[in-house]
Amino acid sequence: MSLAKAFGQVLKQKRETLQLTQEQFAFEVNLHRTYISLLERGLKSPTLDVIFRISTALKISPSELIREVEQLYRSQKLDQ
Amino acid sequence: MSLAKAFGQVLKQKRETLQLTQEQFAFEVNLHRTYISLLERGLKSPTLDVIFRISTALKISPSELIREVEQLYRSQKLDQ
DNA sequence: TAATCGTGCAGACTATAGTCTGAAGACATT
DNA sequence: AATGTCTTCAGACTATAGTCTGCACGATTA
Repeated sequence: MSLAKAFGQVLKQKRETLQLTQEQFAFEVNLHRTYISLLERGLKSPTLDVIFRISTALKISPSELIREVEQLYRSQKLDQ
Repeated sequence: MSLAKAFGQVLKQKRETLQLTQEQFAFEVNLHRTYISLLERGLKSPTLDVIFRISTALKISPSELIREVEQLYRSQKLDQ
């Protein structure tokens, strides 16, 4: 599992918990609808400011978001 | 102060603590020397995987690195 | 004086982040 | 079967991340 995929999984899970569609979420973070889809599928790697904007919309701190990505990435690296 | 500048400040401070030149550090993270310079001056915004590689070389976790950026960014936003 | 070291900086370049449109699939509901 | 909602996907595009060369500059140090 790549870093981008781990990020995408965390993003998708948290967005769904907030009951937002990709389109609603994209609007909140001021990013394009299809780009959120690309992120969630691990096809793109976000930049620093995108990470910060996304964490705001997810109502967690950027470091907390990264922390979850980090954990998932490490755990998934083990089993493959 | 932009997010990139906050990131740059943290990076520079931590690199210097480790007594590494930009060139040595660039070699470790497999990035170009001049790009490290751009990052430290806040002229570029790193992507997710670059953040992870840099944090490894700084011997801290990615979330800890982001946490420090986050704190500096917030504190600097107040005074201007 | 000059020679080395670390960094800044400019410019041209390649790779990839992020936008935008539109179509099509999956799935509910009517 | 048709309509609406959410998502994936393709392609073409613009903006910016990241490379590379080479030179300028200040601070050592010989």
